Amino acid sequence: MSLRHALLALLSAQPMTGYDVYRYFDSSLSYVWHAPHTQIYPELRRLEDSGLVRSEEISRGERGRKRRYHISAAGLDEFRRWVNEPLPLQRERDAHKLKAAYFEWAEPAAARRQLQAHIAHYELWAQQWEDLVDALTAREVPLLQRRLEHAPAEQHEAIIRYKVFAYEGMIRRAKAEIDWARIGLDLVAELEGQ
Amino acid sequence: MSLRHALLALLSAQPMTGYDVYRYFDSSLSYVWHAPHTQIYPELRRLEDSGLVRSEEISRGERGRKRRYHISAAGLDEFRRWVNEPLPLQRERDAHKLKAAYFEWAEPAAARRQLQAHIAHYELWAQQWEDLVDALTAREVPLLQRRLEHAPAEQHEAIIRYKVFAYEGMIRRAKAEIDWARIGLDLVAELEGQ
DNA sequence: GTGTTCATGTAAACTGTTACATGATTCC
DNA sequence: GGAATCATGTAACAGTTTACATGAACAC
Repeated sequence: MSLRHALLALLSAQPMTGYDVYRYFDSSLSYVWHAPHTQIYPELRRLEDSGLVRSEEISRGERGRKRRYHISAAGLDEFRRWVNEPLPLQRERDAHKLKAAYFEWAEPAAARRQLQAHIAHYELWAQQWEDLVDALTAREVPLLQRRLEHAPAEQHEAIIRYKVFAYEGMIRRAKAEIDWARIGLDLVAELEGQ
Repeated sequence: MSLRHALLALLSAQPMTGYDVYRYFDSSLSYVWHAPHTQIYPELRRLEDSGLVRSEEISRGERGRKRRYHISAAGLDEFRRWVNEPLPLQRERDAHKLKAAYFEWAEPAAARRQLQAHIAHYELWAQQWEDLVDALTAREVPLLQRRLEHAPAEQHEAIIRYKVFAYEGMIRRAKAEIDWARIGLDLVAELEGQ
């Protein structure tokens, strides 16, 4: 049930269309959550059916139409409730670790390629999250600016620092994955040499 | 499609019933994958339909019946193929980080409780994975022993070290989560004091 | 006029969770 | 005899991915 709360989180900053949400999820400035448009549009409709958002149809150009969603008071209550409530901690399910546990079945070259792809993937994301942390700290993120505009000044620091904190968690995880995969490359080389 | 490969991985060590698989997934000695029995039994049937495993019905006691699955040559080929093939790297979707990004909406006590639960959760798992690494290194894990029995001696080191490597990845991630949550506790205290 | 972006959907397939259900065996 | 464990299933539901689809607006 996190998609609906990710949507409420975005809509708590400013009204948006489904396409806007999709762009935010998809942007290189990214996020800790994402979803394809095929999941976003129906979920926004369901949020409206539940009264957590309301929408207005607006026109673009001659015949173009789009639907903009606003969070409602009930939506704000629900979001606050969710933030306060503990999330169940799930057991890990990690296909990459599962596979690495059986690398003795792989060609060394195949294992190496997979570990290199792992490193490249997390280096890219670590960089993007670091850029986002910098942009948040400098208050250069448009959505953050909208959010600060309708929050009292004494809350601004908390708003920024919790977002930075969240992305620093992502960066730490990315670095742990990179360190792990580098050790894996050394291990493949060592075992190949035998 | 990792569940079927997790099942093939287990069955490559020794024949098992669905219940055995469920116990392995569920044991405190744990795993990097898990599934409820309601997912395991149908998947084993599907693996049999695909020819990747074969099964025999065996009796237990007077009227009791159970079905034991053996991996087939086609199953070994499929597993080897999967280990060699790169896994698509997925974008992260982290509900805990999502929520932490909005902790300014939470009561400090609620945020603190959630971070403490996060730490307790990963400390527990880090301990279990560390115990498993020790047990693997000492060759005290029964399933590993079965695996080593029908592998040539020169492969034993690789078999053990790749498994240790996989669990060390889980331990690194757990430690990154613990460090992150501790920083969060400091941040909550700092912002609360303002 | 053509390609890119904006904008929104349905439907099927797949994966995972939760609820409901049954019965045998084993240990005390 | 009763509780815990062994053993296996169905069904409904929730969440996610992928395929298929459509059309307007805008920039070149």
